[in-house]
Amino acid sequence: MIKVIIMTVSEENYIKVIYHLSLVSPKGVNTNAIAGMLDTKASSVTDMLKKLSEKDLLSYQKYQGVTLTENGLLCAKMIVRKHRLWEVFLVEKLNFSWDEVHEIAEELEHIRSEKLVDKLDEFLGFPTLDPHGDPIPNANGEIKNIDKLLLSEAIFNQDYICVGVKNSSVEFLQYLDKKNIFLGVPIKVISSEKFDHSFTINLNSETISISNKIAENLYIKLR
Amino acid sequence: MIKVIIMTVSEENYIKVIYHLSLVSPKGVNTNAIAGMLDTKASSVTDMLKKLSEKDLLSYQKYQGVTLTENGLLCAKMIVRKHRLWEVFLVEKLNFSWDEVHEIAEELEHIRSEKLVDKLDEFLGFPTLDPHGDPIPNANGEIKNIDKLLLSEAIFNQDYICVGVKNSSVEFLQYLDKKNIFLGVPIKVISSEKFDHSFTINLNSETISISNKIAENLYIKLR
DNA sequence: AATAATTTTTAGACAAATCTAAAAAAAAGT
DNA sequence: ACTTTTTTTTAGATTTGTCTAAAAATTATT
Repeated sequence: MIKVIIMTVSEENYIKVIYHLSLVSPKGVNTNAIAGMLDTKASSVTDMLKKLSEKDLLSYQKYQGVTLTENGLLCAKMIVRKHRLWEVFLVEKLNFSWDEVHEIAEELEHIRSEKLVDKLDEFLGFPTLDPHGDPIPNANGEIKNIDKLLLSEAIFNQDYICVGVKNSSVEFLQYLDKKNIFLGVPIKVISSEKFDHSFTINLNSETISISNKIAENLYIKLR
Repeated sequence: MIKVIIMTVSEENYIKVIYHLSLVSPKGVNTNAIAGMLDTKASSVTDMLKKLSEKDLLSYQKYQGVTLTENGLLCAKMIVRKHRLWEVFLVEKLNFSWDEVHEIAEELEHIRSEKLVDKLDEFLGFPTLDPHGDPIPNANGEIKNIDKLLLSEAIFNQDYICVGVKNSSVEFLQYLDKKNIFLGVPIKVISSEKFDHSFTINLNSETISISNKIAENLYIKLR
């Protein structure tokens, strides 16, 4: 029996971070990794893991790392759903830029009303992607994943379009704005540099050079 | 020098409640009154008053009751502004009914971003009244008060319209829905009963009887 | 004005979420 | 296999916001 459990803001933040980390390391998430993401100490994490384990949101065995239970996974997805729907609202309705919305959505994601989320979803026209190209779980927690790849993995001279960012930091998003890179922009990778693994790409009509770090944080798909 | 101070959710709730109580008792708000509104104990209130006094949000002298400082008043108005703007959003954009929005706005009012509030304000068309007829402070904290009176104070056979509710409880609002009483509805008071101080009123075309308690919680104005 | 009732404050305790410092376990290096 | 290093946990302290119970101040009543 799955049920959505009442959580504190702090508990929700732990569950959310564990969810994101578990997408990268599905075998189990480390205490230190969680501490790093939440900017807290490993000892605090251990305490919280015990509590969340009690609530059957994750399975925890000393020294083993944690995985979310079915309950925990659903809770995590509902938080992510709220976060991303609010981001869409902020960009589409309030005209925020894509680099401003993450921080505000970090607060809005903790508003409790389920009815609010579903009405917001409807108001926004049931969007499936947030302003950074990340998928929005539906009311049942189902996520429609699009097949995308990193720009660093692209085949030369193929026609792609930009569909997302791996990193949503203000700095990265503002860099992209400056270079006229946005979701939906056509991209063709021309060549890469042996020395520093930087790339020369064709953007719309202009040709620019981007570092390897940029290329490893931009998602594209064939068009 | 006025400045908006960083507050916890709990501190904001105290400031907000003190603000509302101070509108009724401007000479000073009692500890017990605050405790009653926040559903907490007088001793907890005393502790918090000391803290808020330290932060220069209110002036507090033992046993004397409290009043908000200029800082505190501005903070209170900003919280009320957020609360009422979100209520407008919920009713106008998400189609919530007026009895559902208070509880959700109690959470939304604590979202910190000033830019968010101002953009929301703009998105809503700079409304001056919330769904219950209460005035919305503008970005400077200024409040445009309309002159209204309680239905219980009405002159018989004058033409009024309903402009607000004094009590925004779910029960009262749902009662009003049931009786087809809403903001903007024309009202004429026909008579009142000596025995129980109930009123016979003309609503649009129908004639109904309402209790004294209802009459003392409905605001009207001449039309 | 003295006493009673009420209100408010103080003192000490508690739960949640965090911290530091030290101990224990696991992983890595030789 | 045995150190060394890293990771994780435990133990105990701290902060925030709350509580109960008792003391102090104020207000109301006779």
